[in-house]
Amino acid sequence: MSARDLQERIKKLIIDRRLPSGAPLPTEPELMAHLGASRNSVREALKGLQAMGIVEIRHGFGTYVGTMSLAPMIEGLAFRTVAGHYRGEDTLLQLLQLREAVETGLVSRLAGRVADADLVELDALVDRMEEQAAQGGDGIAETDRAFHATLYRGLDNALLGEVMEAFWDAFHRVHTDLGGTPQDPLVTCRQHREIVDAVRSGDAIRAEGAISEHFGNIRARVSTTGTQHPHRCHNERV
Amino acid sequence: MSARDLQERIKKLIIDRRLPSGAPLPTEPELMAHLGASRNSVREALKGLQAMGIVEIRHGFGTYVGTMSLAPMIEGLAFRTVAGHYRGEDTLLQLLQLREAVETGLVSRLAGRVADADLVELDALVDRMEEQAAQGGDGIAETDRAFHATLYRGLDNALLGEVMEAFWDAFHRVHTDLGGTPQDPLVTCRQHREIVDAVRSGDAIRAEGAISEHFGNIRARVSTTGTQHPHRCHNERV
DNA sequence: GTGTATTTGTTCGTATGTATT
DNA sequence: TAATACATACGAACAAATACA
Repeated sequence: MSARDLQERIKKLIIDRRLPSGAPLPTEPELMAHLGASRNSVREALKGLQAMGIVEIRHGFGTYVGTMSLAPMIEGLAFRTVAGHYRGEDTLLQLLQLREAVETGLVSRLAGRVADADLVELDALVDRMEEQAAQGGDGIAETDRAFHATLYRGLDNALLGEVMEAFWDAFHRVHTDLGGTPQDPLVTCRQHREIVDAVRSGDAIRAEGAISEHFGNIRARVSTTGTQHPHRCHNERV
Repeated sequence: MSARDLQERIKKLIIDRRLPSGAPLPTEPELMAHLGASRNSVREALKGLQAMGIVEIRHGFGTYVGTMSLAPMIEGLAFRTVAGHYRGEDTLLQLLQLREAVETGLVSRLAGRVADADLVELDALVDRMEEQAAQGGDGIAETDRAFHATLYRGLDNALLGEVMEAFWDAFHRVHTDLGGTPQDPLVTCRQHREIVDAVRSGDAIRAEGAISEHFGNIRARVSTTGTQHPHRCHNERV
């Protein structure tokens, strides 16, 4: 029995039994019996499914249905970007342009349609960002991530939100691992404030412009990154 | 040595040696020596990397750096959508809305900026689509895929194009595997023709409307899918 | 805290299938 | 056809982590 077929049969098992995220999978001996394969083959199949986020393996505890998060997609995107970067391709810039193209389109649909509760949360996030900027910019990245996540929550599509977060994560990880120059915190704060105000005003054109300016700022930093060499592996942990 | 560390070290090996896609990786015995791990551990690590598209394993031939395509992302998205569907979630609709939100934003940026060569190719694709519609609709899906791919080629971002194709593939596979009702070929042709004309005219609003109407048509078919049961596994081969 | 059972992690040895020469 | 190199698969054993009595 080939490992590829085993993966398909395990996926089919999850579908057929309607197993939700976190539900326990049969143990390795049980899977061996059910699939008629050796333990090594079963384990290799599970390793592949684990890499795709379909199953989660806990040492000494058991195997469970994974959270189906987009973490593997981030992993793949990040590696693809780093590998291409070192081969002289502008992959990091492409990744940024992907985010910009998608976010400018989304924010115009979002203008004037964000719930009041989300708007005050966005205000609070920019406030916090300003505090962090005043104190050396520590933790400002996480606030930026929360800002974008909160912004696109208004589109009422969990999948869309996750995809946007995945793009953000992939870009951020590659950018930092490649030793990209951080942005000016004060400029970043001002641009995020403008995004909130633009969305609140309901002016789609203005909102698009705000996003565009924000990304233009980031792009300037990316272009100067050049072909630096990192001192560490491009990532170390999920 | 844990399997997770092994994966990171193999990725680091690819980065450090600047291995391009298709380049041969060290054989399993060489990796065993280089990483100081047993064959089984090396194999499990490679299986995980294979699932992420980072390496490609050819039976009896060798291991190579993968094409870094987004195929694993399609795999993950498709499974996540199918699994959620059977748990009563509207995941297929969410996936469609993701495509709609992103594509409407992109097409407005695209209006009036598509190269003439691409426009004539889009025309030809719709012509072909009409032929196929007249002959029972066979192969019309592949033409639709090519249409969207050609459309977003004008944005001059290979990554963006691949992501859009990945979303299309994931949706199409899930929709067919779930036994979704196919659309009326004639309506589909008319809507694609309108998209081309709208983009050619340079009217961003009209282009957005054309895309929106197209997706509205698909959405109507998705909503009626309900909770059907497939007769086969949700997929069978990459 | 200890001990035991369960489960996954790792290793070795061996045999088989596949592609190149 | 034969030889070689490689990935694939299986089985058995031990190690490590976790849970529970």
